Amino acid sequence: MRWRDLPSLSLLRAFDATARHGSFAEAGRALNVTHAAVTQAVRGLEAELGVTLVQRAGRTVALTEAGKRLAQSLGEGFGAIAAGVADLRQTEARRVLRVATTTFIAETHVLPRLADFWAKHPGIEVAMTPSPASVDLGREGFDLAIRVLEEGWVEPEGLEIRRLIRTPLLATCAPQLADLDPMEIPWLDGPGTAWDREQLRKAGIDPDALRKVQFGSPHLEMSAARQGLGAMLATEIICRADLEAGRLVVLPVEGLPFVDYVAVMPQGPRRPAVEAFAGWLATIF
Amino acid sequence: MRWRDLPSLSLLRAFDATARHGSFAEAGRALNVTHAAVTQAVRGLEAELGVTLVQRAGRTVALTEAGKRLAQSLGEGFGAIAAGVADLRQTEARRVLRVATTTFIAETHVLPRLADFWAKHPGIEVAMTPSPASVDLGREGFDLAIRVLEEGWVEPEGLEIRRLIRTPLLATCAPQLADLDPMEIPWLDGPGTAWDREQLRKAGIDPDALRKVQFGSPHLEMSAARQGLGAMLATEIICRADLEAGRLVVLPVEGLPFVDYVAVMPQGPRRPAVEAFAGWLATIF
DNA sequence: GCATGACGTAAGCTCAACTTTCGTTCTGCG
DNA sequence: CGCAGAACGAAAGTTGAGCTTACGTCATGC
Repeated sequence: MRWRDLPSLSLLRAFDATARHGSFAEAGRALNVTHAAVTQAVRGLEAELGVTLVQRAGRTVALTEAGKRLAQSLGEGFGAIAAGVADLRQTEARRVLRVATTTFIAETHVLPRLADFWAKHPGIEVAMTPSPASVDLGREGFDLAIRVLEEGWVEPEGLEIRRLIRTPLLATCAPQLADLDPMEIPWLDGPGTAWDREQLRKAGIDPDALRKVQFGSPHLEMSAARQGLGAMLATEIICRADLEAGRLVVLPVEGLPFVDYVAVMPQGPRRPAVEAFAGWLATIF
Repeated sequence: MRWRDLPSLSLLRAFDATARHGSFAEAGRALNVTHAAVTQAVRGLEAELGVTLVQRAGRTVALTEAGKRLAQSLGEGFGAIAAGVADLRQTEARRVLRVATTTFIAETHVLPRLADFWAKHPGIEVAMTPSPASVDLGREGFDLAIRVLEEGWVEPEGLEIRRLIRTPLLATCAPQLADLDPMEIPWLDGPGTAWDREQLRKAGIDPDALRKVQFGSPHLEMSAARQGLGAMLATEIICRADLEAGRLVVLPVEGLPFVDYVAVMPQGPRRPAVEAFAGWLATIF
């Protein structure tokens, strides 16, 4: 490809539009420029090629033979380009939005409100996928992940992180358990155990000395806590409703950190659907 | 064609070049810009489309799936455009250069030097066509005409006229005739008679009172003048060699005008071959 | 370990491409 | 006919896309 001896593409585009519409003024309208811009461009192209492409007869224009032949090629060329771009845009727009979430927040906060998102952004298909570990977003094909990060996190290379809300981590249990000696209270063991234990240890409680009950799902764990089966660590935002309703109370454990709910996205170009979802996420907390 | 929602063509071009060459730096070289310009353009395109097109892995780049698909379309599109332009350029370049000339100057000045033009501009085919009348250049398909205009001419609408040389019109004959009573000298009648007569009349000579001999070709007429068959009107530049060699002398006719040899070209775009010929013409006088 | 040649980023410049403005010409209509 | 409407034409003025420049970083090869 000899790019160097192609005329300026905008001149070619102006001529193509002129050929398609048969008038400078109409071409200008199609290109969203004034008629003067089109005339100048076409004259410039003619000068560069050394060929008259357009016969100006009064207030009407007609292509010369050379003009017709060029217009043919340009039509095909620009057509292929436009088709390629349109196709790419279509495919990208239609691709489902893949969201990786912590099970916790997804179940309590996002899923119940998804209908609202669909109402606001019809046509965007969302696939929520619980993904416990910190997966490589790009490699796994996720557009966005909802995560919980301990305050003080730094944005790693290649990722953009937007804080959704900051909330304290609480030790909580059903009211009937709250009066017991803390060491007597059984602790519920949900997913993310290692980190939870670390937090307890930091707060001065030996997790290994506690009685523990394991649960696989955050929903189950919460439910168990409400029913007085044991205490658990949870963010304030998750158990707020239960606290306000008196179904859960806060245990006086000192030294538990604040955590941030964040949206994690791969850095770089972002299609509108992703941006829309990220923006919507920020509104629901 | 929805021009309005097509990304900037230069961004697309930059990406196409990147795809073809597999490197920003190489693409830059092909486009005759710096690598920075290419990176910026590709990033801009990615941002506009909301799609990652190029995977940057250290100092090497590879297209993503989306990138490959777009590159395919762009390759076809730009290919068609480049082919169309190249084809037009070829056809125009190869088209013979059609020159309309006055027989006079063509035979004495241009034809003898045409070999020099071919040497300097190989590959340009020249068709010299004697055309006595002032034809419509554009309509007849002539690229250029060589004409003689009386001084004081003005450039008509739609034509560009370049003066090649200004030269006096002379009445000339063989030496042996010069001593005769001017009214005794027979006048040779070449082409372009009407204008010649008009000049004689203006100079105070009644052309109808003269003895006239008709010749069809300027070559023949010159030859006849040299052999003493009669006098003729000729520009100085045409008979200069004969004057210097003493084969012809100037008759003392007053009031003959100066004339300009000019190159006449249709206004507007001009292919290089025409420009080259016009430029060369100016050098041979 | 140093030269080379990729790519990345940011700041600033420049000119191509555009708008604006005013003219002209052609057509259709009351 | 005279006037409005809609083309194209030309030229001067404006602006931002698309560069260059300048400086980093990182990988490769000698």
